Amino acid sequence: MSDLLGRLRGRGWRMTAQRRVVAEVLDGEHVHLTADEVHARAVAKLPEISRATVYNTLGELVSLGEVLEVSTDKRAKRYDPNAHRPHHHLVCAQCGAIRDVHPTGNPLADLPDSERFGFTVSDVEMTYRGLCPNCSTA
Amino acid sequence: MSDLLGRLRGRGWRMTAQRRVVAEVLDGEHVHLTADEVHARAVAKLPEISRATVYNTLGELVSLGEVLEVSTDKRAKRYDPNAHRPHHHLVCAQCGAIRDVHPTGNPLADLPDSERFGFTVSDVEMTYRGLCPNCSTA
DNA sequence: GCTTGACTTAGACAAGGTCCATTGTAGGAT
DNA sequence: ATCCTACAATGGACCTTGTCTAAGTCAAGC
Ligand SMILES: [Mn+2]
Ligand SMILES: [Mn+2]
Ligand SMILES: [Zn+2]
Ligand SMILES: [Zn+2]
Repeated sequence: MSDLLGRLRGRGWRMTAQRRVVAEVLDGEHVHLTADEVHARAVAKLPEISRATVYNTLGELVSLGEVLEVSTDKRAKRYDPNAHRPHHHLVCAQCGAIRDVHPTGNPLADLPDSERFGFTVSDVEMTYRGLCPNCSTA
Repeated sequence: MSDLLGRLRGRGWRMTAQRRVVAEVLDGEHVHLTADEVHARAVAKLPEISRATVYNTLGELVSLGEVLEVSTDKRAKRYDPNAHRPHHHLVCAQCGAIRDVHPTGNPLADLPDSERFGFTVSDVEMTYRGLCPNCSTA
């Protein structure tokens, strides 16, 4: 994701220390942090960054399509930098661990016309649930 | 759902005006109300019912397996009385309308071992998104 | 009709998230 | 290099959703 900053600059995004830090925190695979987790990690790198700025920056990254909002639990939204490859999620029902997954098949084709109620269906979001290796041995 | 009350009484549930009203509000097909929507409709039938009682009653109905919690958006949880037939949801991205749907196929089988990361996968939840007839003509 | 433990209530509290007036600054203009 | 200003950051008030508690109420069994 190191060209994320370049891409953003190219779109006229004003570069600030705060935005750089938020983008850094979101770098990586299988990253699904809550806003407050992002804030905590950002504070470690830039102590004076505010909660409002983290929320603002996350919202902008989502609008720009660089980060996805994910709601695997009913608590806080999670922010996912893996926006370029469509994927679904596998969640541990006990500890909340989240992995990106890529099922085979075309779930859109599995929704018959009679089950579409006249909707124009454009997308489907799947959340697999189970126990992670750690939690299932316990 | 008229035998819901009977079933609950059979399980030793003390019957009160408040619980009866909440159960009545939740009767029907494609019903997915938030707690505060349930409260508003309950107040119309029983003006003195409190918010806390609605939350308590919904929580009990969920524990008893008579109502499901659904999180199709990132806002409030929704309560779904269609707990006896497994199903998924189709949501209008614009107005939020929700329909129950029954896709064909077995999505669990579509998750290869290599995409399970050692998890014991037991369940999958699908949310289809699109535009309802009303919103797509606009 | 009593009694009593379960139920209900109002309101305080908490977490997640938004909004706003003020202050600060990135980056183009000179 | 300095100035300007539109855009960004800040802290704190505020909102929404949901939980908790102490005190009052009542369904249901005797
Ligand atoms: Mn992801
Ligand atoms: Mn449903
Ligand atoms: Zn786990
Ligand atoms: Zn609609």
